[in-house]
Amino acid sequence: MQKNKNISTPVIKRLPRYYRFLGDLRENGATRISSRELSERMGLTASQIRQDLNCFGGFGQQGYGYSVDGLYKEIGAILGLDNCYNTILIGAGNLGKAVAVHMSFETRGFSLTGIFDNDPEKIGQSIRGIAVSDIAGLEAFCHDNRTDAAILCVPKSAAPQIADRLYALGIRNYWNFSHYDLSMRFSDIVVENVHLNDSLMILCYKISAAGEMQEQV
Amino acid sequence: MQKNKNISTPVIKRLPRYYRFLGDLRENGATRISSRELSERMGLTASQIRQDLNCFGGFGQQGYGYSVDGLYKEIGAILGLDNCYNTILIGAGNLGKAVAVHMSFETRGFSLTGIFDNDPEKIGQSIRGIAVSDIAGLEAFCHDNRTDAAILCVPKSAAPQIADRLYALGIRNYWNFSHYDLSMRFSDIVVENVHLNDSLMILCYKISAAGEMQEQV
DNA sequence: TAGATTGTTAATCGATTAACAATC
DNA sequence: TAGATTGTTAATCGATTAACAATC
Repeated sequence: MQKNKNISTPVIKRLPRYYRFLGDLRENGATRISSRELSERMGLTASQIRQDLNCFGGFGQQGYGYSVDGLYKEIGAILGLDNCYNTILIGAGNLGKAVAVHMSFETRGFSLTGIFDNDPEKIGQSIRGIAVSDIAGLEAFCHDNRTDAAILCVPKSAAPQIADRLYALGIRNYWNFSHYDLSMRFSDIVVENVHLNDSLMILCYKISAAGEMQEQV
Repeated sequence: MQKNKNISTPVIKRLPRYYRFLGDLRENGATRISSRELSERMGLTASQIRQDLNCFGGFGQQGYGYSVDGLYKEIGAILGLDNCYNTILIGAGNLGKAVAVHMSFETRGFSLTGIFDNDPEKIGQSIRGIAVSDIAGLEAFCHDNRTDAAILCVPKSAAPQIADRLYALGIRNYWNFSHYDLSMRFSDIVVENVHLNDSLMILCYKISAAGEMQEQV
């Protein structure tokens, strides 16, 4: 189903949003939708939606539009949500705990298989039914359990050394919450960053900029 | 300092990363840096860095480069980090708690002034020295305390009604963690989204796509 | 069949990169 | 002064939008 053109990042970033809107439509019992109607709901152009979808295949039907359920499933398949990548979480602080408890890994192509920390207070605690392990046991765990990806919820200072250990274990896929640029350290890895500090600063910029606009009016 | 051209979003999104790298350089005692050297560290082109910075002003000096400290402060000012936007957090679940405890609001232009939830278990709890208030008291609180922004850490189902209440109170700036598109509901608001589900799905896509690439080799 | 809507090509717009004169 | 590096203009590249023939 996935053609092997290189899909551009703007397109990829829009896929989860399509998936969300189609999921909502589906829940509300909609069976068909045209690119024009979807574009109005999502605040995009119909043209862009059709262009995006046609990167992966012709899912629509002339004169009819798209099947909501069909398209929902197609996009799920494109995203690879039917996978089950074994994933460990490093860092069981507030953020790590929230991510572990909050996320629905199973419906997003992942399975949380281990949680690690170096704080004796946290080791042994149970989060989402998983006991927090001593980070010292990381290597042993990964040798015994296939591990496809790691979630980094450690402080910036700890990130480089932890990343080195994970990389040495052959882990190449990262969901990175630490304020550290993994991609600058390793070139052959897959990283998705969630930089909350950066996001908050962008909000600050937007608010400030919007304020200046108003002053001018 | 801020010229009033409309700055494009790609540029804005790079600003926090510049800020982070310059902060690191500063801590390591660097005093000057050229666009070329910074470009190598950050994995960008020198041209792009100079273009980006020149949206806001000529901060460099021919033949010399940029003052690390000077540029760091300029970018901080551009981002508006010297502001102190009063901000309330809605939703004191795992994610809300993590955000409240984890973020350094003060150095990012914000001040956390209130936390609200509707769960009796959570009301009264103290997070970051702030007592969680009953969401029923939201209106009273906002009338007594100037509130510039809100952080939404509520489930998708609760998002629309909470957003309506906040909007009615005149709040126009949102840091939105809920899986709901505020910008489709209100047109005159400032929103910065952190959609963790979307981010995880993008990681899933990237891993799957990288896997397919390898198969072809 | 006529109307609707897709898939796809062409046109436009915007962002990135390259080049170089200005100047520290 | 000579060398280095900026600020800025021009060229290229990529993404979005518009248009329309194909077709359900």
